[in-house]
Amino acid sequence: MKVSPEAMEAAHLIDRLERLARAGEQAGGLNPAQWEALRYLSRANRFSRTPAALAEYFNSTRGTVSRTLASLEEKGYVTRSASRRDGRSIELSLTGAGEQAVKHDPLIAIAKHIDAATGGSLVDVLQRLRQTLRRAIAYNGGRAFGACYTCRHFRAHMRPRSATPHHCGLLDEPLSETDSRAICVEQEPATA
Amino acid sequence: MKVSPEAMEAAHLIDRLERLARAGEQAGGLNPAQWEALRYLSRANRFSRTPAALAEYFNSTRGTVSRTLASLEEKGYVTRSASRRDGRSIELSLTGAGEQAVKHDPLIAIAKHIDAATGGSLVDVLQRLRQTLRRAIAYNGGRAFGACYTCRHFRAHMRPRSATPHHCGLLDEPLSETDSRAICVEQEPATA
DNA sequence: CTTCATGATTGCTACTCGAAATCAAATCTT
DNA sequence: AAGATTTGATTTCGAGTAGCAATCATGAAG
Repeated sequence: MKVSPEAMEAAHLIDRLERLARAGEQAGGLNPAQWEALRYLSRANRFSRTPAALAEYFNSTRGTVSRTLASLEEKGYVTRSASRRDGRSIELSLTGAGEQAVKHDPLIAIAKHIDAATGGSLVDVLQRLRQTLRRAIAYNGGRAFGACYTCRHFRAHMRPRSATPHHCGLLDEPLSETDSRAICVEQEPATA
Repeated sequence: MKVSPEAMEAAHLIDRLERLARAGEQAGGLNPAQWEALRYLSRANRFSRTPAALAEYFNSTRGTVSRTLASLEEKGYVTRSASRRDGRSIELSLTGAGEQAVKHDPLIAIAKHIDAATGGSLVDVLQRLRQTLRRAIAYNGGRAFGACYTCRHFRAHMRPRSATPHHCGLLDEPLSETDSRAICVEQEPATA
């Protein structure tokens, strides 16, 4: 199977872009893995903020993730608390400092460059990147980690007027509006 | 300064894509840094295949690069030889095994996914990625490392019919056709 | 010819990752 | 219900890496 030179160049460019991003990640005393964990935690719903989910998300091992989290906790960005739903499980949350740190995510610098370089019309680029990522993940046997509301277990508007109007059919849990937009380990595309 | 959600998503996608690529890079017993070095060496012209250039290319330190190269040499992918032009300098080359290894670059897998996901029309995506990278590099105070023939020191067709028809005005060195397409540390865009 | 800049390497230290072992809780089997 | 298996999290350990600083050699500049 052959690869087009264009695709190869794109892969190279992505690679280099990422390397630059990493260079910026030294800031704040956090390393790349720690930044990624922080990023993930800020965007994942409460069912997905566990060490195991984290490990699966950026296919690493639980041991490694555990140490990364220990660092983040030590730095005061993350707290761990026992899960009520599963006695073995740990729920992770960002502290105030953690939320604050995410606002200074070095990835934002890259995003700014993207904005500046493209002048707005990004829809098609995004479309392709998403497609590519989806394929790459599928190929590697990973899970998509999509947004909650796109999941086949998502039941919208079960409790109108409530603070948690939606519902997860898999976990049987009420969901707030914010929850429904977060990414979730359990997510399975509605169009199975 | 604000960032568009689209750009932010694109940055995220790139980040995740890269992480997947890294997962594949475990293969062959090479780590990401070593793959990048191999990649660079396979695409750089002979003036640019030095430890210093490498360090600048993926902004690292010379010490680190020196160690990476030691690993690669030990594994039989790279050889070092003294430069004739500068007694302090080392010229790096890929061995046969090195050339072979580059053919199995895990980045190729990503490129395939890009191909599969986009069905060919990549010009505009490429355009934007290039722009973005250029800006990001400039912002970080780095150098472009562009292709030789796009350089303002490039003198085309000085020796017609020769094996090295072109010429570098900066280093005052003859250049083959292949040289002219390689990336170069010294490259400065013609449109200064 | 002395001084300074540049290229490469090597100690050294700190850190990071991944594999395997361990322990606890949940789930499955029968 | 009891035992076996799976799953979640952590710890320990070893290999490898990165970055800093020091060192040494060569080249360039005054």
